[in-house]
Amino acid sequence: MEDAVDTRIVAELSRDGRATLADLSAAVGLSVSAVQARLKRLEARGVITGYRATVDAEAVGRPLAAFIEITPLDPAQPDNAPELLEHLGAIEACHSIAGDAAYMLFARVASPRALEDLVRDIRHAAGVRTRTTVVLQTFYEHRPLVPAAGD
Amino acid sequence: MEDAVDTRIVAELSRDGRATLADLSAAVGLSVSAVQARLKRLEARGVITGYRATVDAEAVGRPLAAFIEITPLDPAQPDNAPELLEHLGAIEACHSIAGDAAYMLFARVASPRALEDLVRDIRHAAGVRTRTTVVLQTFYEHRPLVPAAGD
DNA sequence: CCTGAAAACGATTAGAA
DNA sequence: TTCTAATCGTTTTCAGG
Repeated sequence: MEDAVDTRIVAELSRDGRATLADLSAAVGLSVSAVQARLKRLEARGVITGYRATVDAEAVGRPLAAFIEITPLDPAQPDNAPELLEHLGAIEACHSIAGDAAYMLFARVASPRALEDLVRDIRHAAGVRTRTTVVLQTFYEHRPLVPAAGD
Repeated sequence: MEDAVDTRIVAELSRDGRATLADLSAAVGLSVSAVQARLKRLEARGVITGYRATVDAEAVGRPLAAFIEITPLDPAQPDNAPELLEHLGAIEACHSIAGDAAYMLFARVASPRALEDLVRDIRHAAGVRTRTTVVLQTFYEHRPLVPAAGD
């Protein structure tokens, strides 16, 4: 990110991923083609890596979220849990972490029963023990990395 | 979500939030205006809640991520930690959770030093103790809630 | 709820500063 | 890197099944 204009463009697109070049042009005070050139550079440099619709988890039948920490049962085995778990679509995120456990997963499922099944699948697929923390309520998530102008 | 066509539209837009109506039309085999009508309904019903550019955290100077569990020091005090912490831009997500701690936060910062400062800010702002788990590596995150067609 | 076509709007490209 | 202006593609709207 080169300057404040780029920052502004990224902030706008973080808020509204379908903002038009005309919208961005108005927001930053440059011509449409100048904005377009900057946007292409931001994408080419990997600052902006893509665009996503955000989907309501309840509306698509996955109202229950949980953090699942996992620890290999046998520390001698090859540890490729992320690969071994990739096919489980309920898992939204997988990070390796410092501390007690080896990985932190974040998952969304349809029901407590589906969570039970998922945890069992994880244990079998990756040869790990698990520690599950159920999410009761989500206050906010996916807040923009780059704050909007009036912040 | 009414049927398989809506599901397909949501899946496409989860993958590519800037897909045009023509793209979606080709993917689902309906006319552009039929797709547009369905998309408007999906947005109106709150199935699709918005669109976001995805931004590379390292490219914008926030390479270090951490989970921070927080617990109120005084269980008698009013517990509005999410509000009290909302102004801290480094915090990307805030969930209330079952289990030992009251909330799970996810944050992104520039450096270990910035993480130390953040944790101190959290303690002061919300009157809580914290338990921080540093992320060593992120294998995947924000995986689509609705799987693409060829899955 | 769908299609198809016309009009309005946005994106892209070329040429010049 | 920026701008303007012409061209091309996309979205919107509407008449009709």
